[in-house]
Amino acid sequence: MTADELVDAEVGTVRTLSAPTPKEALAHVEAAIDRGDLVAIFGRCTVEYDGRATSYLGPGDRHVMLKPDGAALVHTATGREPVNWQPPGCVHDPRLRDGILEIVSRRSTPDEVLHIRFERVIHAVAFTTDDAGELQLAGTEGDLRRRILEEPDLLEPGFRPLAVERETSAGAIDIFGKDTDGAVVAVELKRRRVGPDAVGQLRRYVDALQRDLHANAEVRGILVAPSVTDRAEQLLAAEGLEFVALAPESELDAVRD
Amino acid sequence: MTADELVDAEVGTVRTLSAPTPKEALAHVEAAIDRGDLVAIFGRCTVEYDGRATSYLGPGDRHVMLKPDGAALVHTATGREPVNWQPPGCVHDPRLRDGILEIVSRRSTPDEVLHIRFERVIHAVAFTTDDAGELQLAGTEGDLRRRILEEPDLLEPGFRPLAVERETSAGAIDIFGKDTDGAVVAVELKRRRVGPDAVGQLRRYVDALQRDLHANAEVRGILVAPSVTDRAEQLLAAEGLEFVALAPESELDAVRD
DNA sequence: CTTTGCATCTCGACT
DNA sequence: AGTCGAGGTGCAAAG
Repeated sequence: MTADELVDAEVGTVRTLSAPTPKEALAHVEAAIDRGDLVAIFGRCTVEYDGRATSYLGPGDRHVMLKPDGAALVHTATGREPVNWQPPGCVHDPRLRDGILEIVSRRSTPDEVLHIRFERVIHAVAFTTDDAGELQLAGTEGDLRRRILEEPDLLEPGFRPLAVERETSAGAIDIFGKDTDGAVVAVELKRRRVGPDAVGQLRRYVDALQRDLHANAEVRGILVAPSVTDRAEQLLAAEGLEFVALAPESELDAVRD
Repeated sequence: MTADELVDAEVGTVRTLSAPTPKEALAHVEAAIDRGDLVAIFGRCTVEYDGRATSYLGPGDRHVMLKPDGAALVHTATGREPVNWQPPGCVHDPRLRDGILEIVSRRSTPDEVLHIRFERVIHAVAFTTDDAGELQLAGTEGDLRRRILEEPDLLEPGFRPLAVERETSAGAIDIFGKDTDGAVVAVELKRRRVGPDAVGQLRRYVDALQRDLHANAEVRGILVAPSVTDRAEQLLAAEGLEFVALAPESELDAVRD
């Protein structure tokens, strides 16, 4: 085993522990959780989950992450997704059970519990983080909406947006407006290529508008996205709905592609 | 700095490196990637992403994971989700740039690139994993389907399932069958409480069946889930669709709740 | 709390 | 490679 090793600096601090006994690993993890550290454990474990569903994962080498906000992640060597996890808000309870380290992570609403049992802990890291960085993200549906509101003619000449997130009995319409003829228009925005689900969504809103306004007048539904699948296009046609090709990105970005 | 430390055992192997120079960190990460290890880097970094969207993340202490399948994860101390990531299939390219360690993770279709620039590497771990465990999961939509196929009366007395995943022009129906009157029934299954989206989905299938069969005869649509939201219930009523309360879990499990 | 819909969703299955 | 829908989806905003 290697003695607990502290690497300190002006910002982040790391405490590591290699090939510990279960007891040493427990002490390390307990101290890290108390400190509010991000914990990483490398070792061989089994995982049991019970909550919204139920799962069991047999023995294997995995990377377990315990976050100070209560999130728990069990990662194998493949995939973007953890093989098992617990969302933020859980309480991590490390303990010795049958002589091995066990992490029990629990939450309520819904009742869910995760059991991680380590046959062997190979390495453990406690990371005291200092992170003020905020993610700046561009290319979202919000950006697409902004684009249309700034230049409504992009949708169609003479379009007048009247409301965003306008409520109907079936949910909120992304952009609600009127065309040059004064006809009501429901606009559904998607940041990327759309399939049948988006058509169904738009249809729900258009139908709801018809009902809510008990309008004899026409209600138009326009789906705005960079592109559309064949099936979605046929559904649009069958429903009498329209499509406008437009992406969240600026025209400059679009040209660059 | 601490010399590269090897912890070997019958199964997993870990190589660690503490407070390295950028050059040492680069060598460590390069060797780990070549070996096919799972790599974990603890340090202070900025992250730039460009692809389906665009993002920038300012300096902060983070946990970066590079997987041998090409996945990359950047985790802060909070949340189940990585603040930045790259899906499996990418090529990780660690390098020295302006005297610091930079990881460039790239893929095509779609073109996406992630730049992780380390102001400081505090600790790095290379993990050679041995993992034969397969996740066994219960409580899925498939389990709910199985339940109904084994005991169709759970849906309604006399229901006869005729096909699963039956194709229509709007997509596949989970269970296609007929009731005691011989009327066509489209069943949409959800493993959890359903909202308006599921109603829209079922409606698309029912409409498609009407068109595809050019049936004058009635086509019934039944949504099966543990429960429904108010809005979804109203939409069901407005569309003339039906709901049956049923969960994937066994009745024993249901009682336990 | 729950509801609703977005997401760089991811993932698997199928064409 | 593209399409489609499930997911223990997670997540934020709003009621």
